[in-house]
Amino acid sequence: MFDFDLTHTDGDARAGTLHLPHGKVQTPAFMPVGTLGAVRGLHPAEVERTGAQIILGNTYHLHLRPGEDVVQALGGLHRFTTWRKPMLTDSGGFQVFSLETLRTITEAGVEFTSHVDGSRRFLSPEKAMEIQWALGADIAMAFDHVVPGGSTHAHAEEGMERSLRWLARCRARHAELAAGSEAQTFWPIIQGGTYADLRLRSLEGTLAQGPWTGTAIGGLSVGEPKPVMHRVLEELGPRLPRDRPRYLMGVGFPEDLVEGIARGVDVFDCVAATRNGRHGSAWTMSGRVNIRKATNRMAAGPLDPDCDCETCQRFSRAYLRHLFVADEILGLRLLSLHNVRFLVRIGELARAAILEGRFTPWRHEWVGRYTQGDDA
RNA sequence: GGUGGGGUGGCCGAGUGGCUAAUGGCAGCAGACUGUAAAUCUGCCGAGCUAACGCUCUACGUAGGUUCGAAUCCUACCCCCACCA
Repeated sequence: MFDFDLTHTDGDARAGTLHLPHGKVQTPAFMPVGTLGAVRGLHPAEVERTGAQIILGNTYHLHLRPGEDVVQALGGLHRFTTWRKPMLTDSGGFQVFSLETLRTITEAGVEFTSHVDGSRRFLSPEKAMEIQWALGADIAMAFDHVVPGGSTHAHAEEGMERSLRWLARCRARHAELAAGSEAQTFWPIIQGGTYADLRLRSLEGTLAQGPWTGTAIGGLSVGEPKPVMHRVLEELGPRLPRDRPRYLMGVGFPEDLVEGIARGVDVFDCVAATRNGRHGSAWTMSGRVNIRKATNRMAAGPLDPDCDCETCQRFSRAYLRHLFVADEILGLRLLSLHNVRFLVRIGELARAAILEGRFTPWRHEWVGRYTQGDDA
């Protein structure tokens, strides 16, 4: 049920098929983020038509609203949202980082002051697993302690060690909940900030608690320079279980996917596609486009002539600009849709190249074109 | 015709003697965004010169006046709105 078939490799790049209760995921793959049970702004059918094979939801946010009891009563996240394909839920570990000013950490867990109503919400490793079990995604994530990219060795070590201790508790609780069921698997997250020694210790400590059906790399793209992220991936890559999918959490931008795939990553997720889309920024093969710019006022052509998404197939840049300037919701949706497709397609293109043994030339050509121009 | 209110930068709208090139908002211009506290946030936004500090000019309906100093006070005129005839 939770198999991963690594079918092709090309250098460090990999292509495979991940089998999950709600279907399979062909990798490399980008997962659109649907924090609150919806890929923001998009209809599930639209998300499906982008080629997305799996999306994610968030434990902390769905716990606050509508509450896992509601989701469970309504048949679980899949039935509740009507998304039929695989899903993954993040544990709330990222909120330990992003809501830093609204939480306090103890060994027992994290007390959040709800950003919605100020109420106190306690998330422990056990609680995070219980919520995720109730939500019922195909994959649940470990509740971890994410530290900022610029953290000191000591601080990164603290977060990494705590994540390891919490991992054991998560695993134990998930085993109790699942009790032999094949409904949901559970993935650990490697931490350790930007420090090689910590990353390796995190990896060792994680693998020692295995076996696992997948491995995630967390705590990247949280403020550290890109070369540092690449270095960490290179340090971990050869040591990660070869026959298990590797999920680089929270990454990334188009170039990050290509660089990540080149370093052996199989699965990605990132909010930038939808957030940047809502903010008027679109990725294209000729660089970033700020759709609001006056240069698009009369532009009859598509956002990206190279793109096969529904937005680019149908609408002009001028119309998209008009929608943004006029505050029409459709504009936000159409750019989100395009950006999601752009990232999903990178996975598809990379996969095709890997299958044919031409990943490296494809990568160089892609990077060359993408970084060539802005706002072309 | 009478009475009252009002005319401020592309628009709306504060400001009732100096701290005012003039609060805000909108529009405009540019930037940011990576396991979503985000349809959000930041900067610029009269003209000219300057890398910048800054300098010069023009500006609060029009024309005069008072004052060391006026968008703010006075006079006349023009225009707009409301009510009454």
